[in-house]
Amino acid sequence: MSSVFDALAAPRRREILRLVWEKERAAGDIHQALDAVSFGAVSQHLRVLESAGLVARREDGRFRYYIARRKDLGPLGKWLESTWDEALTGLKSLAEADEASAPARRRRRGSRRSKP
Amino acid sequence: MSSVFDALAAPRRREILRLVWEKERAAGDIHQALDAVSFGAVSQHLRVLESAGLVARREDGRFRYYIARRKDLGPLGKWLESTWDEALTGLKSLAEADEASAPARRRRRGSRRSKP
DNA sequence: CCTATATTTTAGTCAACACTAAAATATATG
DNA sequence: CATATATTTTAGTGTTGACTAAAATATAGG
Repeated sequence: MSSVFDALAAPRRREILRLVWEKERAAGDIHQALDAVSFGAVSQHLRVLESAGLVARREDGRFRYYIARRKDLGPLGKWLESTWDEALTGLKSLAEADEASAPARRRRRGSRRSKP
Repeated sequence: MSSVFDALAAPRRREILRLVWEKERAAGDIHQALDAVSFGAVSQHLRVLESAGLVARREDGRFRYYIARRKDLGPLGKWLESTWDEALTGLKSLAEADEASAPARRRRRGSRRSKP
C-alpha cells in the first residue's frame, strides 16, 4: 500500500494522474498519450496510484479503465488543480517565489554529473 | 530548486515541516525534537524544504530559525493539516478507503506475492 | 585571539525505485 | 483451438537520494 506522498513523488505518476483527471482512460490509451515510456512502466505506475487511493480501476473485457478519484481527494485535489493552473497561467511557483526572496547565495562549485 | 513534490516525498521532511508548522524553531531545536538522525541530515532536509518554498528561514546570531510558510501554501496547507488530523482522529486514509470500497472482488486465485 | 556553540557542507555508503525487455496472464475473435 | 490484443508481472540495471561522520564556516563571549 503506497502512501499518497509516495505516489505523487514521481513526475511520471503526476502526469498519468492528470491524464485521468477528467475522463476515464484505458491503460493502453494512457501509454499512448505518453512518450518514451514502456507499457510495463505505465502499468506499474498505475498500480501505485491505485494503491494510494488516487485512481479507481474498472475492468471491462480486456481493458482496464482508470480515472482519478477526485471526489475523495478533497483539498489534495484542489491543490493539484492549482499547480496545474499555475503552470498554465505562468504564476510563480512556491519555489520560484522563494528564490526571489532569498538573498544572493552563489558559490556553486563543479557539476556533479559526469558526461560519458 | 527542489519541487514541492520532491520536498514532501520524504517522511522525515514532513515530520520537520510539522514541527515548524505552528511555531518558529531553530535548526538545533528541530534536531533535538527528532530522534536518531544526525544534525547534518536535518540541515540538508531544511535546505530542501526552503528551496521548495515550504519553510522560511530567519537568521539571528548563530541561530537559524525556520517556520512553515502556511500563508503561501493555500490548498496544500489545508491538505497537509487534514492528513495530520486524520492520523490523530483515526480516520481512514485514502488508501484504506480504497481498499474498503473495492467491491467483492475476492475469489481471485492465489496470492500474488510469493513468500520466500 | 581562543574556545564554545550553532549550523552548513563534503565525501562516501546503501537502499529504494523508475525504467526496460521479456515472459506471463487474460480475454476476444476467427 | 489458435491467434491477436490488452495488460500485468518479473528480473535486472542505473540513478537518485537519505543518511552518517567529519571537516568547514560563522558567530558569541571571555
